[in-house]
Amino acid sequence: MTYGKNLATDQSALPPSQVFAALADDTRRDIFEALRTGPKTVTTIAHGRPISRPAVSQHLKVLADAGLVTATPKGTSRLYAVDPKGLAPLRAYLDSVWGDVLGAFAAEVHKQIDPSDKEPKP
Amino acid sequence: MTYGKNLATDQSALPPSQVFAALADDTRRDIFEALRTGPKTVTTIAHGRPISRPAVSQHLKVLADAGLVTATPKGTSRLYAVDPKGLAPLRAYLDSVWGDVLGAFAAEVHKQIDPSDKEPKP
DNA sequence: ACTCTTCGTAAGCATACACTTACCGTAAGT
DNA sequence: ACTTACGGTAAGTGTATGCTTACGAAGAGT
Repeated sequence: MTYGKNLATDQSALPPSQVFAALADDTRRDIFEALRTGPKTVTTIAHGRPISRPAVSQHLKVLADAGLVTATPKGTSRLYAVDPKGLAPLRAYLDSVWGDVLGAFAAEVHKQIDPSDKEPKP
Repeated sequence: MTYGKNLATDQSALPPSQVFAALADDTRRDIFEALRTGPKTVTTIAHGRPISRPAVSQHLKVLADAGLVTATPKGTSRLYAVDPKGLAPLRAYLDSVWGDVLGAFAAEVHKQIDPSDKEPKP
């Protein structure tokens, strides 16, 4: 059972600076992970957490700006949920780096075995 | 058709806070990506970049502390290279989140079709 | 209309962070 | 030994950021 791939809208190429910055903060990633199991409201998230409700709102705004989270108004409440489409570019980016790194690593190993190879311009 | 078997986090363990923080900064991610094609020295990286050499050193230290980069002394120089092992936990983490999110998304869709389902405690 | 709940935003503040210049250790060449 | 090149670290500074309290806007129930 493979997830992703076509479900993920891989219009990647995005430089995910905002995504990384959004997930860099511990509290914010904690909030983000709290949404993994399903949508939640702001007050629900703030409940049981050592920060105030406005702080949660601000964190959710950052996550939303990064495309990691969506908000759907539900009466006077707003349901926040993780947006799979926001996670996809990050996965694509990591896969891209992964490929290059493995290639570079293999090239380095090969160079140690066969030093006749030249440096690709240092 | 049950989606989320172990919907509650498969103890993939690693909290990659340092990794995200390391890749959050634009300059630092630029440096990190410069190492994708192969190992480079500090001065090489600093060359052609708008920041000073010590700044590059500090960025490389952050990347190294995050486990994303390794340094191998080469004479009076030090060759920095991307560490594939540092990237792996990040991929694992994203895959874990990905699974939960898709499960939650599917559960949400299912709940809209069959509202007899209960909320998992908001 | 009034009230309550929910949430976003403004203002302010303390800390963290990215960058600079200056300095010191270390390996190689002469 | 002396010099040169490379690079890590200390000290200092301006800006970003995560948090708080206070206030305002908007839907739902009485």
